[in-house]
Amino acid sequence: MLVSEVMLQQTPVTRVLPIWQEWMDRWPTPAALAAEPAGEAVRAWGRLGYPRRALRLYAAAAAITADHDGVVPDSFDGLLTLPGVGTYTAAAVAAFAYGRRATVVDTNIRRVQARVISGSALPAPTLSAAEMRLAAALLPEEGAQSAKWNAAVMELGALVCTARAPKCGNCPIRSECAWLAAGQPAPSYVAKGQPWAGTDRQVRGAVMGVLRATRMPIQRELFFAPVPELGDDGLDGTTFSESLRSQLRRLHSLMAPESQLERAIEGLLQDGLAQSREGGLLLPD
DNA sequence: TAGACGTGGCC
DNA sequence: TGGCCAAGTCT
Repeated sequence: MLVSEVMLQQTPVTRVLPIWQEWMDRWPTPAALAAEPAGEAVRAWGRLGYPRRALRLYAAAAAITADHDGVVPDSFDGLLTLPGVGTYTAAAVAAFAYGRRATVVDTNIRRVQARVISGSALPAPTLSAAEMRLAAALLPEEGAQSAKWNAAVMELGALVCTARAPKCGNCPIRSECAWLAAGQPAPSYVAKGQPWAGTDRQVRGAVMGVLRATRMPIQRELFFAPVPELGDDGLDGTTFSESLRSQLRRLHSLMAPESQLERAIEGLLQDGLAQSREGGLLLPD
């Protein structure tokens, strides 16, 4: 449950499923994961996105092994101490893994509340204390019932009360929806999208792609070298796998300025997603 | 508290 | 084609 909830942060379930399955097959327990180098977690994360989550999940596994006898904490507060576990994930694990009464508030629940109760098309850009209070007030008293409630409201938001084209005609509570009653008024604000092409994030992603493709340190020159420099073998005579070559081509195709590449690499080192060794760059131990 | 942080499917 | 969006967390 913990692994799935972290993977599901900002990530659609269809993309999580296969990675989660591989992950659980390989590391059935926190101790099993903690016994390996952190880089293995990052590599197994694949292209799920936000790879720092892999690092934090790894750190959480280490903390659980060292401080909790290898058992995932069952309380909201205990879960909250784990790296990469915020209020949503702590509540979700407490509720769904342990049947505890916990106030789960994710983007789906926020949207359902905004529509049904507040009558607005979308929740505010940032989570407010008022929303948390509302969710807490709506939550059934009994533990198992509250867990079911959390799952139900989240699922309603994910499948019916969706952001883009809500299926109000099929909604089981359409007669109680303030937003529908008000004639589905338009959102009061416009979400600002995240730029991607040309950003540091894109470059970081491409660098990570290179590092995941090999266990050898990648010399810095290779990140900066223009595509034609990539021959059949490396500057030092080492041979490149087809996957590594492919990732290097992907990075080079971005034609990122050297300063941006430097910045991206520096950021990855800073975040612990990469380390320097033998004059090259590779995933962390 | 606003901004950084990946990725790919959908319309 | 391109913006929108997905079960957030951390600083």
